[in-house]
Amino acid sequence: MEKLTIRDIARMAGVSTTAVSFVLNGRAGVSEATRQRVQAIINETGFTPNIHTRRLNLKRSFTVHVVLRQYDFSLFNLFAMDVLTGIFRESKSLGYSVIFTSVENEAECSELMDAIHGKEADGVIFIQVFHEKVVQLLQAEQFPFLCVDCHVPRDGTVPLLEVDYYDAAYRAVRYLAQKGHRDIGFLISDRHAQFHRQTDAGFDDALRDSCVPCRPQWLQRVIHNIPQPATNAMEKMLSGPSRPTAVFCASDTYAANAIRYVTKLGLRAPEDISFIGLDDLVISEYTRPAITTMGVDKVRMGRLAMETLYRMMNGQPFEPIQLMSTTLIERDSVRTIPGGT
Amino acid sequence: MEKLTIRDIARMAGVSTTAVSFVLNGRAGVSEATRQRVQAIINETGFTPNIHTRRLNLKRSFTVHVVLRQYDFSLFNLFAMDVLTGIFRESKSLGYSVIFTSVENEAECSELMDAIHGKEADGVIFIQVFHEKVVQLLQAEQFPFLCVDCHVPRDGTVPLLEVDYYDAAYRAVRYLAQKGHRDIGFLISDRHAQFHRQTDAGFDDALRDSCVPCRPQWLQRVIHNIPQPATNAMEKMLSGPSRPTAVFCASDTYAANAIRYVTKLGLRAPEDISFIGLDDLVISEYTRPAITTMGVDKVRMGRLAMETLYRMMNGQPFEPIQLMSTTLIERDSVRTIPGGT
DNA sequence: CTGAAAGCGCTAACAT
DNA sequence: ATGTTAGCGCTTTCAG
Repeated sequence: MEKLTIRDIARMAGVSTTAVSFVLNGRAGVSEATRQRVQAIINETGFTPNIHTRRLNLKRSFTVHVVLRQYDFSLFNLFAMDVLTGIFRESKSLGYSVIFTSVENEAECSELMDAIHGKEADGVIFIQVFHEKVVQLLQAEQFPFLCVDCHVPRDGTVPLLEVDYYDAAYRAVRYLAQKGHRDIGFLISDRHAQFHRQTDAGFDDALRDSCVPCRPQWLQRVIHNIPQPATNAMEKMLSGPSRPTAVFCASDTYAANAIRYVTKLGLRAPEDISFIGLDDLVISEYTRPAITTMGVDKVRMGRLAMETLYRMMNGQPFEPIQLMSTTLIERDSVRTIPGGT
Repeated sequence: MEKLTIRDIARMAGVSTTAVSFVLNGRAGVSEATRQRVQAIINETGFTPNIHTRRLNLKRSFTVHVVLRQYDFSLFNLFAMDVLTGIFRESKSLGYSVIFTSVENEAECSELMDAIHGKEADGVIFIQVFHEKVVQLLQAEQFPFLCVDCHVPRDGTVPLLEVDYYDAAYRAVRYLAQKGHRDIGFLISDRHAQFHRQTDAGFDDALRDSCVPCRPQWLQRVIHNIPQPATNAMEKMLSGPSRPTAVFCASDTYAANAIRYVTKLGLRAPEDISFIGLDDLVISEYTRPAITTMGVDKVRMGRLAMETLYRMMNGQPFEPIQLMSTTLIERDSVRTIPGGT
């Protein structure tokens, strides 16, 4: 049973290899009788065609690369994990394999490009990674790829799928305002600063529409290259003469760390400061208080990503810009200020 | 630049394809001059050999399958995530690709077997999944595989890498005893019941060595097929006439859920009940109280797994049974009982 | 040291 | 409907 080939099967069934190949691929061109006979032999012998030959011939690998951010501190992939689940499920039903990579440095970039040129995969999905040079190369070669939650410019140049940050920020802040908060802070990533216009705009517009003033000191950029990011930013936010009664965190990670930080300071959440997050990560229901957040269906996001890439890989039409909507998940980190609007 | 083949390179360099192949694979058999010339052309053209051909010829795919438990509720892969990171890093430096799968049902099992027969991978690592039938098939075919944290019997039949549960349980309970606890509960999985002897034994021995009595009602099996597992078990544990002052949780997940549950009940942790966990998951430092736990270096575990599988795949000697040791990570979920030992 | 040529296992024209 | 055969792109004997 070691090394059966299509030729062996053909011989055993008394037909040509073509016939076997057709049966294997469910193609027309063989009589029902032949098909049955061949299929029977295949089943009996447990024959499975060599996958590499198939890929070599078809010049397609039925595999996609998923590029992840190599994670520095563990929290960072809670989001990607769920997206991956979605990608994984969808890829399975689409008959694709998925293999992971990272592109942290030059070496890894060329490794990825080599893998692509070597035809290891037919497409690539970037999750939270945007590597300008790699993307340009891919574009130049017309190689199918999709950026998921990468904060790339929405100019239609790069196909992307991301959270509707504008809307999420807008609604989160409006929610805080509704709860009576008028002193609102904002914790956002320092990365991709130029691309955060969406979130920023949502925040600003919500403030304006709620007639709430904007205090620059309460807008803090979170530095990532340290353990427990957001701690620093929170410290700065609280260093002024007055402090916000609520803060919108562009990620639940920030919210979790911020909550931990202010708690350590002796402040109570949400009594002294309320927090609303974004993403709805696994940790969010385990913190105390549990984090109220704008949740995203990350698994669906993954499925959608894979489905979109599939379309690209198969020359079907696809939406170059797709936004995931969010849902408010009320937990315990936002208090209502009596007498509020 | 689309479809350069080794033949093109050979022509351009004025040599045979053999020479190019040798250069590509760094094999002896070409003069330094030729090597240089060929290499130059390769670099100029950016030629990358087709990966499938190589795999077809060598009859090896330089790929490994990683089988994960399809996760029902999100918490369950916090452990696997870190292990994956390790596998991923090690595989990269070993020149292997890794592709993911699951074997939840019959269909998926045969998909995996087909992939293996089709030579998609040279080995497989199971993480927290033990599928008897699949394992038997693999064994019958002498196909390299390794079980990571699968709770398989340690009879040497199946190569495994897991946490040293006996030691972890033993030390956790001893620690509780040292802290003055004499009423100790135990939360353990209901899955793989027959394989939990290690943990059970560690628990029992520690109890005995600490001269602490064992109360059956405080030993609860955690059911998994519900959201927030451990809640149920905790409820049962507290339903008796007296309750433990501390409980050892066979997973931080249980600890997190148990803490949340008792907190909701109005009990305080660790004042009323202390908890010590196992694994040191991401959530563990975000719960309140943060969970004191027996930590495992999961990333290293992943690297070790990949390295071991590599040895198996390449006919090198390997340890069939490997245990990861744990480290006590003291956080805030265990209190000291005054007057204790 | 180098090149011709025979595969690796399968797909798909092209005949029959 | 079925069989023949020429590749797919590379590795690897085996002569030269």
